[in-house]
Amino acid sequence: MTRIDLQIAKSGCSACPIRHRAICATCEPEELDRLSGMKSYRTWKAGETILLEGAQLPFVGSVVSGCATLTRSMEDGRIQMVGLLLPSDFVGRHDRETAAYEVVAATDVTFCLFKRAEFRQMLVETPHVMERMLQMSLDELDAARDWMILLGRKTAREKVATLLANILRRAASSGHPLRAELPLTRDAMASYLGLTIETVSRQMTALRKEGVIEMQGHRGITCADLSALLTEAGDDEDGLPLA
Amino acid sequence: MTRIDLQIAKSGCSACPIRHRAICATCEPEELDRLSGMKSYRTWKAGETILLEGAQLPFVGSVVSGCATLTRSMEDGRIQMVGLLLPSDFVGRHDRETAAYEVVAATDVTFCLFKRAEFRQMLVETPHVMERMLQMSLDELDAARDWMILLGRKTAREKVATLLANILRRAASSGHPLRAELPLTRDAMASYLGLTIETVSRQMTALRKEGVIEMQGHRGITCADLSALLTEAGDDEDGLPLA
DNA sequence: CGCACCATTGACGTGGTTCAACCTTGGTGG
DNA sequence: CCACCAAGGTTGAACCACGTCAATGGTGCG
Repeated sequence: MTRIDLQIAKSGCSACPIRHRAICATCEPEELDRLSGMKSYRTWKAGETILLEGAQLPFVGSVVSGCATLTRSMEDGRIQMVGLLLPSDFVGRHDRETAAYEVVAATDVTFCLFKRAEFRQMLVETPHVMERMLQMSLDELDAARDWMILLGRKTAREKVATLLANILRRAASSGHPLRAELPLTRDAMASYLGLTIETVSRQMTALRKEGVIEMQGHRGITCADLSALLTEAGDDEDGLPLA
Repeated sequence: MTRIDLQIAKSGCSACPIRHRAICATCEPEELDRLSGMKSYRTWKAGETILLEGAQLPFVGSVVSGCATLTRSMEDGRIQMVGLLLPSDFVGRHDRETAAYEVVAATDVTFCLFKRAEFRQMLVETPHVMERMLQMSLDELDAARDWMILLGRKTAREKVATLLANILRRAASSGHPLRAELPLTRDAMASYLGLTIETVSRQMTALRKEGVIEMQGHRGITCADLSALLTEAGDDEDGLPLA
């Protein structure tokens, strides 16, 4: 966060798209007012680095729209994504001075930011917000652990299918067949899955040629039969109750 | 937790070995009294299953001594460890009815348990404890994310070296050369690392034959030169300032 | 002593990486 | 308007790290 030019756009929170899912989800009106007074928005363009590993961390906040990635890297250049930030997800630790991960905008992305010290104070004074923060952290921990199964035990095909299924479930504005725009480049997908670009690409063409998915350009995917995709993903919970 | 026979050993918390690292680390005396009144101890033998995935979760608590593992498994039997519980680590979600992971005793292990509902109440009423809980959750999230790099990007040799180095750092009662007793079977190590037993075994013998470590039986390991081991681990932060 | 259980070792197959070439697509300027 | 270029994506061939399968070795307990 080298250049700090915050847009001070103090519209109320009530129209906020993440109002009911983010850190503020369970806030009482007066708590919301306080958060509202602290907040500021800032947008980054796709590809821009938001935070470097180890950088000073003056802000924490939530993704309002778009998508960003958390990554860690080894000295020899190997990179692993360790978090995928979608709208309502929270970034930053109130009790840490520096960022533990590199944060990069995957698409154009807008954050709702709070000064770290102010947010920390708020947290201590309003148990409501602290509880919500705890709940979200525990959910993220569960998500990280699910991800560990993928990284440790799944095959390349299962990994790719799992990612596509997750994106379809989260991003698809429903409808049959399910359709979504991938918020990630092949590079970012590989980083997410612990694979190389080439393997991701091969698995996607394989899934396409076998009719499990269809593609519109490099980013658009359609899936007529989600349970087929889930079977490929290895999470065989496709036992959708057939009404 | 099929059979519930709690030892009601209400010794005070002041002599507790995890008093200053566990959930109770930052408690004021009266908070500690309350926790003390709620707690009970229970011990499991190495190999016993403590909780099945999806089972009812009447208790939450901390590891007092010994070691337990958190694992998730796929329907076809593939298993991935997602958490390693050492003394002072916390298990269970106050806000969930069922266990998300299987918990197994790796060694004989003793827990300090609280009834989930009671603990939840305590959490809401004492921000101190909630804050500590949040801090511990965030630490675990960071640990899970470090683990993801290992699973996604490290080679078998690096994985094994990393695990051994971690155990040596945590368990070794210091002294040169560093020595520790592995709390995990080869099976559990493989599960932790996303490898097979055979690969773990081969890498350990390789490290031994190359003189990076020595072994006393299957469980005892000694390392004369930790920085050599860290080099093998790929976390090249061995730049120990040479005083 | 002998049986289980865990760990080691070996031979072999394969899924995923590596390296390299080629293709697509969208943007830019002549 | 189209030629060109850069960036991202795909495809192919060869290699190798790790998994698989199977046999052997060690160790502690009844």
